[in-house]
Amino acid sequence: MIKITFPDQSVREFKEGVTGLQIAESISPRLAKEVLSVSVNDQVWDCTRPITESAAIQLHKWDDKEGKDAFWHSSAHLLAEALEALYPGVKFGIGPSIENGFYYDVDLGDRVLSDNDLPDIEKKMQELVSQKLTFSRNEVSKSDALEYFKTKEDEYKVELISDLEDGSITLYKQGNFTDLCRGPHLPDTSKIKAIKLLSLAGAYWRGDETRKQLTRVYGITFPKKKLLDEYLVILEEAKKRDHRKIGKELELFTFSHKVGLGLPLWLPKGAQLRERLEQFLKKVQIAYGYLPVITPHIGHKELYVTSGHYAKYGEDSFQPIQTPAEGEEFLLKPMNCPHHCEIYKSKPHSYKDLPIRYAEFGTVYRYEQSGELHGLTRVRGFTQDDAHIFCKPDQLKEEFAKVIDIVLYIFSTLAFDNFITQISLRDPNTPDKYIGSDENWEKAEKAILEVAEEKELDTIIEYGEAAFYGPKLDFIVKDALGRKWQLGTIQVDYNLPERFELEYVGQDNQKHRPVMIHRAPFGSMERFIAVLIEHTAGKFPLWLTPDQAIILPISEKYNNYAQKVSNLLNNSEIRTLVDERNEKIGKKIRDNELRRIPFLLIVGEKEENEGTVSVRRQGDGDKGAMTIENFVNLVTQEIEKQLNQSSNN
RNA sequence: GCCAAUGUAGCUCAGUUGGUCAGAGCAGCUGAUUUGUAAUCAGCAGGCCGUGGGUUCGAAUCCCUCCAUUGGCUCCA
Repeated sequence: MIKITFPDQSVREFKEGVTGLQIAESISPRLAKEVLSVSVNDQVWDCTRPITESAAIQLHKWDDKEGKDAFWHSSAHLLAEALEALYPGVKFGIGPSIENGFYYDVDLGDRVLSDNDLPDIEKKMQELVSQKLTFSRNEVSKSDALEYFKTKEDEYKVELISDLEDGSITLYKQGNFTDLCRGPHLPDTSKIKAIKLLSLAGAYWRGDETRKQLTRVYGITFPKKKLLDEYLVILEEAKKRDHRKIGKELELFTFSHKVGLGLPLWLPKGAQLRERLEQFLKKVQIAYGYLPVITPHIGHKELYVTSGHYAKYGEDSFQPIQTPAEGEEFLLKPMNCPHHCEIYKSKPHSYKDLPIRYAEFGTVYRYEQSGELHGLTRVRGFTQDDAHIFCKPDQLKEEFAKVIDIVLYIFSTLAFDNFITQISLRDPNTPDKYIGSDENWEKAEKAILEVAEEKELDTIIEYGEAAFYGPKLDFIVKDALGRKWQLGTIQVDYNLPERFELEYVGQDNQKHRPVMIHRAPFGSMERFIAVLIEHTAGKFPLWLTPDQAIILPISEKYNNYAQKVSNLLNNSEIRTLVDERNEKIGKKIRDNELRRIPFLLIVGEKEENEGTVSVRRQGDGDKGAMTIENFVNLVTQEIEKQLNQSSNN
């Protein structure tokens, strides 16, 4: 007998060789039906794998990440089997589970897959599922594994196995398909009730641009048909919220081939929105002691040679601008930091001056690869809500904390209440990869970790993800559909102060090197607004939205009254339009609901006589008539609430 | 940059096997209507069917080049 410890610390005895599935059966038939994998001493196993020693276990169902992993990983194998059945001789790369589903990378030789082939593959998968194929696990020697895949002429698997240690290699087999795999897998394919292959893509073997590009088939599967339907609805919803679509509909921004790829043109409504956001952040930053600066859009090539960016990115950037003077070259500014370093250098600094915080909405240009451009989220010209804080090493923690406060304030004001932070630290195994003293690094990393804890941030820590010049903290928000977006970033930098020889005179009358913090709460205006659009589906917070109210006269007879009301509201700083078109009220309501204007004010004979407006809230229907004064109060109170509530947090 | 798909009026889309196939709705303009909570009616105007080449008696439709877009990959100071 062996002792099995459950997550609640209770212990039960089972026969040696018992499986997770059998343990689940002993608890309840329903659990047995739902269990997908099992953690044995924190290693995720197949729930059909015999447990031979006493262990702590945890059973995983669909709702657990480990359960989904096993489910989707098994689905990837199923996809592979279907592909092999349909296209004999296909070679396999890797086929993991991912956040939403799974993929398999395959080499089909000369055969090209297209979207039209996906239904056939799906059908084949269904067919295999209905055979209720069991997944069986086999431990094999390295030589046997190599032998098997060499015979099969699957060079990718052979390469993978070559990198593995003998004794750690397992193969999984279901039906006619055998794959190199660590597992775990489902007991059999019958749990897979709904299959959808989503898309095809090219993917470099082992993510290496210089190697062969394989065909990647993406798919997702579910234990219930209903879950698939729900997932497809979310995909549809995401399409509806696409910022490129809404940006077009609401006339926020556009692109022009003549102007150039990845160079957004902000239309009046979009510009208004963006400027309001900028003003909002500027005000916050002034309160936090930031000093606005302005720097030019170009800089001497030497500036970026000094900063080191030219060596690293010069080739892939917009190429230097020549001047009539011999040998003189300027670069479009790819970042603001070097300029701000030069501002710092414009005069000597005492330790008493620090910290110094230079802020600029700085427009930068980067030559992103054409295949990378995407709406407003990846562009070639964009404006960073940039600032650089120059401080003493012992001020780092406090400055970091203040930046976090700003970001938190912004997020709460804009209703991003679901976010995590990622802290990127050094890879402890390669300390020589990083510039700056160990002492400073330790100080900075400790400061970031402490601040994150004090602010009670939901944090994940990534070792080895730090830039060579310093550790960083990124904010990753989840939008209304649960999609993740990286927005604000705070980075510590020991490199630029070194390269620019930045100094301050300390209390000891000696010269010292300041630490620099780069930070951008929005990241870039373009990206942030894109995410904001997708998060809100274009229904921006009242304080921010370009037009807050529109007056809809019942007929042209009431246009005069509408204008009068509009003037009153505009005087009360409520941004108001009038829909004077000769249309029926139903039409005006429909059109302006679609424009996502928060308040529709209907005025006709009754309202004119009583000096009122009939208020209709976008998406929420008729709210009844009220005086203009009451409406102004309603709006101003809501705006105050939006802006104040967050500052109390 | 790489792989795949797509590219028809300002927008959303029809165009069957190459032969009145240059269409519709919305938006726009003109007129009628003067309207009470999500689309009033009628008329007009709008396109070198992404670009350049080719096949053909004939190409939006078939082939190739290029450009762009979309989904990924690589990249992202």
